[in-house]
Amino acid sequence: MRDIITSTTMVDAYAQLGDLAVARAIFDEMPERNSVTWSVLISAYGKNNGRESLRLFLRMDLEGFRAEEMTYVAVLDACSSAAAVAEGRIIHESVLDRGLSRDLRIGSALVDFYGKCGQLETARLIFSELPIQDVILWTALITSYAHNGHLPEALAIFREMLLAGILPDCVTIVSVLSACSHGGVEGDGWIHVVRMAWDYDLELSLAHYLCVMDLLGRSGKLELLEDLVTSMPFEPDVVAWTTLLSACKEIGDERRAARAARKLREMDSNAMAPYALLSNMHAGVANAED
DNA sequence: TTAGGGTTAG
Repeated sequence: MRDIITSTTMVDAYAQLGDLAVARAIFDEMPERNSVTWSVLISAYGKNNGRESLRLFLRMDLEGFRAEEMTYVAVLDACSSAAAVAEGRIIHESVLDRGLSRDLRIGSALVDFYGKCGQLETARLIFSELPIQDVILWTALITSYAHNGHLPEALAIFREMLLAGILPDCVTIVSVLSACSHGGVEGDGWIHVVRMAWDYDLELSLAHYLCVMDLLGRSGKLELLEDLVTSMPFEPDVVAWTTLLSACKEIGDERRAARAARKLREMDSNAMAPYALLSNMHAGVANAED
């Protein structure tokens, strides 16, 4: 018989692999569970099935297990992704009742929750009432404003963070670059953000490159964009080629668009998106010539 | 800090 820690680890491992059915089967067969086991399963459902995550949270409570800090984090994430505003508020009350409102991890999850629900003032209030504000908490607040289309405010909070002496991490940079590309910055201001990542020796991920590609595409710098797609230290994925193809469509660069479309077809011969984009583009060019 | 997800998106 496997012990509780081994089984819990297996539930988590399968959940991380994306095999929720196996994770659930192991969980269901466990002769006994504890708070961590419940927390792991609640986490597992959080992003893609917030409702099930919430049901499990209630069941855990009914079976007499006490939620821990990480359980609150997991279930608040479920509330964010399921847009379960009323449930999230009740969980917030429970956090207050339990005297856990000064916990930085729960605080970040609450800022994220209220931010995703569009309640920015509440998010801001929770942020400022926490005993300390670290880079993760700042990033959660920046993301909240960006998520609701308040891009200048998101960038202002980023500057506020830097003034407070908090260094950005790689997640902050993705969040800020994404805010820039959604219209927060005119011109090439985003280049300073990339330089900052470089200066602070942050490891750039594919997500960073995708943000920069988006920004280059929006400013019509197709040559730089194509260079970046083909020379970056990551294998370009469907998103990367689609970014290039969409940017070419905007400008009407048919040759470059054809190269991107060919790559997309190589990656997925059933994909219809490249055909649709290309044919729209030909139609657009033809209309312009009329 | 004994097994666990505080912040990145279309």
